[in-house]
Amino acid sequence: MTPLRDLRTAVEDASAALRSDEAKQPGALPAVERPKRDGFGDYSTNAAMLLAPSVGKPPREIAERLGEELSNRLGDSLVRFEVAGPGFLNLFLADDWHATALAEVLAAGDAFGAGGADPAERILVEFVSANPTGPVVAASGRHAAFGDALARILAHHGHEVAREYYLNDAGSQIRKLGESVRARARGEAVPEGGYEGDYVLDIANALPNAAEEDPDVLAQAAVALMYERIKVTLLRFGVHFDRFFSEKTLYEGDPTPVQRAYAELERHGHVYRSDGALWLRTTAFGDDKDRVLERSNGEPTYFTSDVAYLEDKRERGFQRQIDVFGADHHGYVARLKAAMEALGGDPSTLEILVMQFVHLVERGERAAMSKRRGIFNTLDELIDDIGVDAARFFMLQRSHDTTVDLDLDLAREQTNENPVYYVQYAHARIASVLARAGEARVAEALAAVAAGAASEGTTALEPAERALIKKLIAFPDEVAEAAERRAPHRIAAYALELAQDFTAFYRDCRVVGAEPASVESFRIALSVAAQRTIAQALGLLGVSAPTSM
RNA sequence: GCGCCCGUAGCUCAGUGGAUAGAGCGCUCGCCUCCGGAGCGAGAGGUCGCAAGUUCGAAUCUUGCCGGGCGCGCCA
Repeated sequence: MTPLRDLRTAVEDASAALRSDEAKQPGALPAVERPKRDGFGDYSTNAAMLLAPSVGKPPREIAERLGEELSNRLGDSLVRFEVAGPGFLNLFLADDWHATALAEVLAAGDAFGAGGADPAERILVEFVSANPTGPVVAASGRHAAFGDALARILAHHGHEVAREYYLNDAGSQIRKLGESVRARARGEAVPEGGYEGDYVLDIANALPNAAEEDPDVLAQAAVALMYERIKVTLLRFGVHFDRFFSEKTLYEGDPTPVQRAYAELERHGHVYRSDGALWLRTTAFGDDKDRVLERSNGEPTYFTSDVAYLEDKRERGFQRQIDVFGADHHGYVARLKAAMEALGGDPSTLEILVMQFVHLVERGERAAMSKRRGIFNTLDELIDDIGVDAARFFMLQRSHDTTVDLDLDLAREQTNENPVYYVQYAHARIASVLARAGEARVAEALAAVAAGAASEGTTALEPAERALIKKLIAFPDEVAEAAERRAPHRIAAYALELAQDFTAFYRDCRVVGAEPASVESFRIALSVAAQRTIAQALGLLGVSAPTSM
């Protein structure tokens, strides 16, 4: 339980008590949130307005009674309440309530904000999955940062999460890579639709006999090289995968995973032959046309692999699959969800998050990109340029479904212009303050606050202290929202707000040297809580929290 | 043509039914006897693309337009 959830429960109970008097329908759950203006109290609720239709009285009248009901339940914690506007109930909470809230934050430690998932699920997050036909491009960095942060957030929320990279190491693009390598080894132009980047020549030089070797053999060797390079880049970016799932293995074994998927589809009666090809009737599940599984020449399609991979993940017992796709693949959503249903699965357990593009902008101009033409910025180059922390933070600041212009000039700045440095600076500054107080004094302060001693001081809390505490206790809700809505950018926004609230507190409230000692203790403890929570928020984004900069 | 995503401050973007729509950057003005100035404060800046509808209440939900991105293959 958290202070905020206790408050929310009290509001719900009080609402229910009013409702049972005169009506029974349980309406929408009332919202308990921080109002926009300080004058509207510490928290406010719209419960009375939601209650109005079923109770049949004016919202303001209901709010008045709700306030009285809450007063009884919360006792001294509720200093006063006000009915405002169309029927909002504004709550003004005591300093003691805030002090208790801080103690609870500190008591939670690393588990603060954790474990809210209900029900907890086994979730597989598949992301990046860029073809191993070249280095990881900067744009894939957005997928990497997003998928990894989402996995971290889901795990903190209480889910069991696995990260997977689907490695396209079979198929015609791979063959093209092999042909391109051989061509470069021979000093010839790459074939139509081949890969032209300089890295292809590097591969050719790294492989003996590249000029004479069979393209398919070259392709596998090239993929192996690229695969290693991709792994190194991603690790450097702070992204670890539990598994790189090889597409090739879908065609290996007896029966092969592809054959098992076919069998499952046939068992449900959704495949048929036409024009010499094998089709899946995806139109039965909302797709706009049926899809070919096996071409008339006997070759499988890209879709076939996807379906088999889908089935394989189901067989491995994941209750939910989250796939992070690029915007250029959004056309696959309908057919994959249809395939899930055709396999006998629940399409709602397959979530496909479509990432919009990220453009790198320098001096106001977008950089052009094309992997095949060899025109791109690699993720490694981006990291060299702006650093892992800035790259991740900038890519995570925005919702996945909006295209983003990443301003390199801004990201490069190691100044106040750059939000990630602002947040990290707040963390480092707290470390400095706490170091000044000394380890023993910090331990003493934490003990005092845990025991409730610091809260018994007669000194009223400063507005900045109250604001910072309220920001801190919002963290569990932020994690829950970020997890449930698959929205890491909310954590980025939260981290920035928390850093701002700490900075305001630091400006207004002397920490080390504050008197009496109970106030100093309280502020030291508050600083510790802020530091830990900033570190937690940054940790969920995979951004470091330095103690000095 | 059809489908998906987006249209909010000069720029990049938050805000999935509530009160006077926010942040960062940029711009203007101000602040270094002070625990980290890599900082802080104040200010200017908006027909939330347009138009109807739903309701006590709409940036948010519905529909239709307009503008931008992407996709629509027995390619991957």
